[in-house]
Amino acid sequence: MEEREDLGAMVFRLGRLLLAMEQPILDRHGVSMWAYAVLTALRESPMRTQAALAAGIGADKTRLIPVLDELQKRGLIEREPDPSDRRVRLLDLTDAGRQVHQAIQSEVRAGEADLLAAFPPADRDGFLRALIALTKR
Amino acid sequence: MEEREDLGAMVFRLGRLLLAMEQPILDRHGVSMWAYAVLTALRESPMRTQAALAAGIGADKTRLIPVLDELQKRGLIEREPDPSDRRVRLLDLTDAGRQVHQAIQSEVRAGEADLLAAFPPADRDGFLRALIALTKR
DNA sequence: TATTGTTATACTCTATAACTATA
DNA sequence: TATAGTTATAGAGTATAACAATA
Repeated sequence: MEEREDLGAMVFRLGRLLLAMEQPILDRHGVSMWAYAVLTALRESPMRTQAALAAGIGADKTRLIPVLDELQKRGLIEREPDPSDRRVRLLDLTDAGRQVHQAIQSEVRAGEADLLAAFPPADRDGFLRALIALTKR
Repeated sequence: MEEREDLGAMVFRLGRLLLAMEQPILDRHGVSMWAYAVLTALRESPMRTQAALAAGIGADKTRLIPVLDELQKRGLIEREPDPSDRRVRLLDLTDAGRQVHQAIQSEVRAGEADLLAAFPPADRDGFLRALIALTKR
């Protein structure tokens, strides 16, 4: 345990590994990683502004716009001006969007399960508990 | 445990957290993240080619060159043509390089310890064991 | 001809600043 | 004047391709 790499180096490599696992799934569904992040955030709950959505997923609001354009064009999200303040855009998933998110996520979870399958349950649980706690907003 | 985020999302956020923790340390020593990765790799063992070093740390060989230029200029690495094959550059740390790496790493490890301090030892060990296993090359 | 390192170039991603429309 | 969203622009980071030196 004392000869381990820095946490940062390991987390960075694990990120790349996970991305390589997820990319083919996303490609199959024609959805970028940011688009998937948007679908995931909106599945939790609708959003009242694009800025809040951007902040929630750690993206710049300007780079979300082409993503939202595409998702809207494909009918995966609703995005309409709030009648009570027409500057803001109310965002929500459509049924089709919910369906696409569900399809992607179940494949992603299966891939994750494969990666974690080899570990003793205690290590796996500790890993997930620590990861969840470290990334609590 | 069932309502958790995707692994990728959590690992991505943890990566940003760790980067934010490390950046001030690196800045204080005037070393970029890639430069620190180079120092770390060379501390394990000297390298016979720049291409091997690049592959080892998951970087493109072309983007390593300015990093190596800078490290050499600062006297932190040795980089000389192999007399037996003058195409290749033999790479190694200088004493000064070893010293800088050691200083940075000890600060980074202290920061990591802070982040992990709150967890029960069992979770912390499981976390590290799983992380090490997942990133074994 | 193949390989190592280097340089030049182009491409992607991201952030900054300027603009519009509403309030 | 202030805010949400959009567009235009520039900057950083990265990869691709061409080049020089050596084998």
